[in-house]
Amino acid sequence: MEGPSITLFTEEATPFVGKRIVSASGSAKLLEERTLSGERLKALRSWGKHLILVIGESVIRIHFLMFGSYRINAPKAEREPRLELQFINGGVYFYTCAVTLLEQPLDELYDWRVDLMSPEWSSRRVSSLLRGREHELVADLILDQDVFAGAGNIIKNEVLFRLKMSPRTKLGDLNARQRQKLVREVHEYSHLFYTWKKAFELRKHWLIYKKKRCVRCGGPIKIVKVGKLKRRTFWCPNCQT
DNA sequence: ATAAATGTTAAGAA
DNA sequence: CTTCTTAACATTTA
Repeated sequence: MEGPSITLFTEEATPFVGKRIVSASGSAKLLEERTLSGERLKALRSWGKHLILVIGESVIRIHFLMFGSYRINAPKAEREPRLELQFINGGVYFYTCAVTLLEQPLDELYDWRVDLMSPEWSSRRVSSLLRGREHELVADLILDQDVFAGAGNIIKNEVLFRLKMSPRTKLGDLNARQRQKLVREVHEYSHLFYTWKKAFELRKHWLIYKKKRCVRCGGPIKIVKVGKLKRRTFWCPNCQT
């Protein structure tokens, strides 16, 4: 699950912020050491692909990894959530996710300037983090959560295509202007992802991800696995050079 | 129906 | 000590 989806959750779940937890259950180990029921959900935040729940004096991080999912007021049939929180006005359900207790203050843990969905996101900060990484593939850098927090493989694929950039492009192949453009495009696309996902029309807007033929030239799309991360990369050799 | 994937971490190997 | 590889996690989609 990519960053924009986490932001959407925090927005959809705002009716529960400030509310007391009536009951907490699920298979998360954390429930054995922390009693959440009776505590108040003080804040809901996100950083990249991390969902952050501030509950009483505890700060809990939820990561959905590849297969995780959430529901609000409508649990999945016959499936025990990893974590379920009931409030007086409804409930949230988290499935197949990693639930972790955070011990450090959020501001020490997270640099909000790299979170693509944060109002504090800073292109200058991101650009400065890219300095010295010219030998690395753009495809790997986009997935680096310390640089582009919240970008996942879909965003990576779509950004590379929109910039007409080959998956084998190294950061060092770009001039200053192109580099700037890259940083801005990852940010821009993350927000488009958010808007489209909210409207349930994300897939409709995919230009290359999971496509068999190029929307631009009609040619066949290749799938390559490049860089150190070796994630699936859809590539039109004709349009992305 | 089988495989592969919107992802990360930790352990073990080199 | 650092870097790379592999497995584990576990569900949905094609």
